[in-house]
Amino acid sequence: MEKQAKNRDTVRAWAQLHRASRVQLEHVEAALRQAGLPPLNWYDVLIELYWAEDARMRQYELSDAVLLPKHGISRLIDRMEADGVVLRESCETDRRGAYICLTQPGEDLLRKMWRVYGPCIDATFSSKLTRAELRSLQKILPKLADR
Amino acid sequence: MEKQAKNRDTVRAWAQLHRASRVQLEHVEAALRQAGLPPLNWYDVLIELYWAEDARMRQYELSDAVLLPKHGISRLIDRMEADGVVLRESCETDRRGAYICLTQPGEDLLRKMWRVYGPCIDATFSSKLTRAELRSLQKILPKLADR
DNA sequence: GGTTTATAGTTGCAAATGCAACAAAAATGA
DNA sequence: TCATTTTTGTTGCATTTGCAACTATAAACC
Repeated sequence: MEKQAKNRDTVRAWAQLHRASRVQLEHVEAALRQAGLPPLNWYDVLIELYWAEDARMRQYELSDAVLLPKHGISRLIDRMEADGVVLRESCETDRRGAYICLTQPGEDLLRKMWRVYGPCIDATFSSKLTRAELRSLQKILPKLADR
Repeated sequence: MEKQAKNRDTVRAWAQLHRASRVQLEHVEAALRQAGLPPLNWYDVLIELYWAEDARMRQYELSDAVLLPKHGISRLIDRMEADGVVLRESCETDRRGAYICLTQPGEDLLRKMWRVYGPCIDATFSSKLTRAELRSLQKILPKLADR
């Protein structure tokens, strides 16, 4: 099992990548929960919609953007719609699906979450890295991020 | 929301960290599933036991090593024990808990999983990075990995 | 046009995860 | 010694996730 010296470093870096990600996410999720706010994937959806043309997207677009399988998105949107932060609006040009639209309460929630999320990134992430390290990550990580 | 130019880079790196991790893990999980093997966290437990003194550990040690809450470990071990790859062996010096021991079938499974897992790391991870980038990650990521 | 194939989304069911409450043993400390 | 607090682990319940099967519409192909 990963005994060859050649691979040692590789595997170590691999493991640290996932450990770093998990540790960081745990912090944020804990902070959100403690603030009585929904989990991070709500934020992911809200910010995508906020950035989108007309503040609306199809589910397959969201699915791609937030890396969630279609059935995962379907149910996430169910919950978010029930909470009033998004809205399903029928799509004229493709009657299989609908547009998911950001509502005003949704935008409010987005801001409220960011007020917890943002500082959390500072505290557990940026404050631990130098400017150069940050740039370095920015150069390297995208290579690992395409599916 | 994350509009200040100062933070732009930071947030981008943050997002890429998690995207990279997710994308990479998806590949491995898919490969394992396709090979009819259990999920990655089984491997994490097995390899920890394999490395451990006497090939056994307490649950709280595992919990710490694989970043799973204690109740998560408890049930994961339930499943793994039912499958025969680990064993709960009573602990004389502390009768609250038990030692979790690696069995021979467990070691076999470990090897079988590594034959899928290892090549997967090469294909989706190391092959996309230069030696220098790998070293760079190894220097930076640990800073983000302590709880 | 009409048939086939691909795409978008939903749903049922099983499995996994999170949270909180709990039990039991160990450590602490008066 | 005996009461209190901490640590270790389990369990019940609700929520979430994953997988597979399904519906409905759109696109592609003759």
